[in-house]
Amino acid sequence: MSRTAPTAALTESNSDSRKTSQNDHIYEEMLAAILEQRLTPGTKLSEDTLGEIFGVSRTVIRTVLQRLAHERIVRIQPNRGAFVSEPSPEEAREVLQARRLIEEGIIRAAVCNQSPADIKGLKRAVAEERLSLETGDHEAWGRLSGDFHLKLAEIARNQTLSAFLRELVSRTSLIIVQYQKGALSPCSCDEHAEIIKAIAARDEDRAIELMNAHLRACEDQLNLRENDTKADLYSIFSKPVKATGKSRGAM
Amino acid sequence: MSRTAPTAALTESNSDSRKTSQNDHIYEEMLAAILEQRLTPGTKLSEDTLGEIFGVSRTVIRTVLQRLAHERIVRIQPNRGAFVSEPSPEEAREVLQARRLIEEGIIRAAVCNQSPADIKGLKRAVAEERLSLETGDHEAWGRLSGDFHLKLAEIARNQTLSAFLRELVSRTSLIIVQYQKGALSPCSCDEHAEIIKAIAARDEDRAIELMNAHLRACEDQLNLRENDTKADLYSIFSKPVKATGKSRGAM
DNA sequence: TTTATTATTTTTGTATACAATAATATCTTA
DNA sequence: TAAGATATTATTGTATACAAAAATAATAAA
Repeated sequence: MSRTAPTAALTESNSDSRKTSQNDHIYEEMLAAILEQRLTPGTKLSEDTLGEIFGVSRTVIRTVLQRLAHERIVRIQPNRGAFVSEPSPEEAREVLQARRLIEEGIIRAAVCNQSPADIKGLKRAVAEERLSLETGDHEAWGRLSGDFHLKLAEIARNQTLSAFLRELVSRTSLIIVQYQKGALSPCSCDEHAEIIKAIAARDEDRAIELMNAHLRACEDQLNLRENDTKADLYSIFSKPVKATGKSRGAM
Repeated sequence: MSRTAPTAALTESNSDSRKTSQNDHIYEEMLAAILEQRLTPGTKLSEDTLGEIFGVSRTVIRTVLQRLAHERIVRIQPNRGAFVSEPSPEEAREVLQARRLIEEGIIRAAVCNQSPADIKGLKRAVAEERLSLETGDHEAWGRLSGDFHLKLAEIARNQTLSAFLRELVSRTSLIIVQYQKGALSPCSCDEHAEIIKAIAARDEDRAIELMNAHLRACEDQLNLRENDTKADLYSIFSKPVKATGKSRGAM
């Protein structure tokens, strides 16, 4: 297949055919698929198949997979291929701990740098979020819920921190897919709204506290016991352990 | 060139020829070259040339360059190629701000998680650092100075944060190459030693304060005025600006 | 039937070929 | 000579070919 005549992608309209952003386009497409849970943890990402789907050779698919792997959304096993990441409970705790730290820093900066337009933007984001929840657009909600945090990061005017948070938010999505206990609690919008209020009021301490509570609430909704399949089988069929045995691991 | 008969690399002994880590090996080699200032900011990284040097095809060089690009050590310009990054003053401030935030979090965790062995390890790291300074091994010092921070991160037992800091430390090296004003101040060892003491004493607040001072001192040794060549030419040949004019940019 | 071994197929890793773009050199014209 | 236009060369982007490894299927032995 020549560079000038790309076959049409099977899944995608591909409105603007700038070839510079061909990588980017496939990357966005795959990331969206993962974040919207159309691709679930553990799914094999065959290079050939993806190449056919997007109408490109394995070369460019490989580039995209490596990028996703660097962001820990995808795990590449040597000579075995790429798979949608299955974050361990340990990793889940790490990601949420990192988010608490980084989002605290972001709030500090955002409280200083905020403009009225910024606050308006945040409120708009929460309104969208609330709408998606009312209309029952579940996939959109997952995305928009993260977008609020990314918008907040933009206000902090530190692209380096924004990039880190972007990765963490994506990984959080995967974590939620894997470990969410019950249904999603829709109170998230209200918590976001409260955080905006505190920032607008320049109440740094309160904003930080609200954010921390928000993220801890998220973690509390997860079932992060060490339930590796293997370990489970062993524990199930071996002599019973003490009721208090299962260590929750130090955070 | 077949997979079974890799031509010997021109620069490298390549003692263990596990092919799994061929990428990794080239990556490490290039990273070291950049951090030890054998490759300076702006240097063009030609795929062909690197391929010849390491005795591999452009395919694997490309993979390595993309990895370095993701870590912001290398910048890839579409259709132009890869170059060693030239971080802007803005980016330099961002990186150091991010480091202050993340290393504060790391210290908090390290103060909790520390074992006597950890403290011993840190002290050993500083001793090595001091030795390299005394023997005048400048390149080693640059590396070891960063290693202290990475060892500290390990004690925090959060690989996600460690990975972020690893990237930031690498980028800091590039920043120092570009913007260091005078000679390097060798007091860094002493500052590291003080930080260890505070951590061992479980004095979280003092450890954090020392780390912040340490990182701010680093930033203060940089000349981060907006001296883009272009902007400079304009300002040099246009009517003189007020003496106080040059904004230092808000942190 | 089950297990172990071998053969086949599939899939990844790497090199290479070719196309497209950028960089450089050559030629033309004022 | 200088400036612009054109041709040439070099370099990156992508597809493809082939080798190595892994996964799967088929066969043989217990």
